[in-house]
Amino acid sequence: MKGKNIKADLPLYGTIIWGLCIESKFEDSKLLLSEMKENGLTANTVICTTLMDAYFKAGEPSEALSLLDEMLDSRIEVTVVTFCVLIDGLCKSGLVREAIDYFGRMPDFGLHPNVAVYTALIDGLCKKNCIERARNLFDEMPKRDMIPDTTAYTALIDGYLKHESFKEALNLKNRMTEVGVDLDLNAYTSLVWGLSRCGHLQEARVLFHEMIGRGILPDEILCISLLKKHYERGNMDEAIELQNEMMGRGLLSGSKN
DNA sequence: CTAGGGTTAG
Repeated sequence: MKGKNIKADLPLYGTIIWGLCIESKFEDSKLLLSEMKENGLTANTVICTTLMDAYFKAGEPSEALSLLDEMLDSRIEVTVVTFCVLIDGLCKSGLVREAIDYFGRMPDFGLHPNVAVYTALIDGLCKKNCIERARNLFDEMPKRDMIPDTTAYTALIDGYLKHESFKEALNLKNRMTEVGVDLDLNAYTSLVWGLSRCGHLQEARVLFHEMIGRGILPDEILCISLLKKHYERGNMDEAIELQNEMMGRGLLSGSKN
C-alpha cells in the first residue's frame, strides 16, 4: 500500500487491524498503528478497544494495559465498551482487584457501568469465590435503573451452582420467570449441568425437559454430561429412559441417520 | 469495526 500511493483511511485501518486481531497478529497490528501515525491518522476508540480486547484474550494483559495508558495519554476517548473490555479482561487474567478498582473509577472518566460491565465483574467475582460481593453488585443494578438481562442472571446463577448453593440458583431462575427475562441455551445449560453436578438429578431432569419444551435444544455435551452423572450415581432406570429420549430426539450423534 | 454468561473427557 505504501509504494502505491494509496491512502488508507481510518475505517480501512480499523478493518485490517480488526482482522489481524482475530488471528492474534499483534506485530502486524503494531506496524499498522505506527504507519497510521506516519500518515497523520490517530487510532480511534473502536480500533484501540478492539486491540485491547485481543491482547487480553491472547493472555497479554500488560500489553492491554499499556494500550490503555496510550489511549489516555493521546486523549483518545474511552467509552463504556472500553471499560467493559478492560474489566472483563482483568478478571479473566486473574486481576480481579484491579478490575474492581477500574469499575469504581469509571465516574472519574465521566462514565457509568451498564449491564454488560456489571456482568463482567459479577462473573469475575463469582469465579474468585466472592459470591456475596457478586450478589451485592447484582442487586445494585435495579437501584441504578438497570434491568439485569439473561446474561447477567446466568453469570450469578452459575456462580451459585459452583458454590453448591442450588437453592439460590433456583430462586434466581424463578425470579427470571416472574419478571419476564427469558432463559436461553446458556442459562439452561448452566442450570442443568450445575444441578446435576451438585447431585440434584431430579431437578436437573425437570429443567432439561423444560428447556426442550420451550424449543431450546441442549447440545450433545450437555446430554452426555447429564447421562454420565446418572450412570455415575447409579440412577440406571432414569439414565436409560433419558438416553432413549435423547436418541429419539436426535440429540446424540449417531442417533440420527 | 469494539463489550458481558454455559458444558465433556481424554
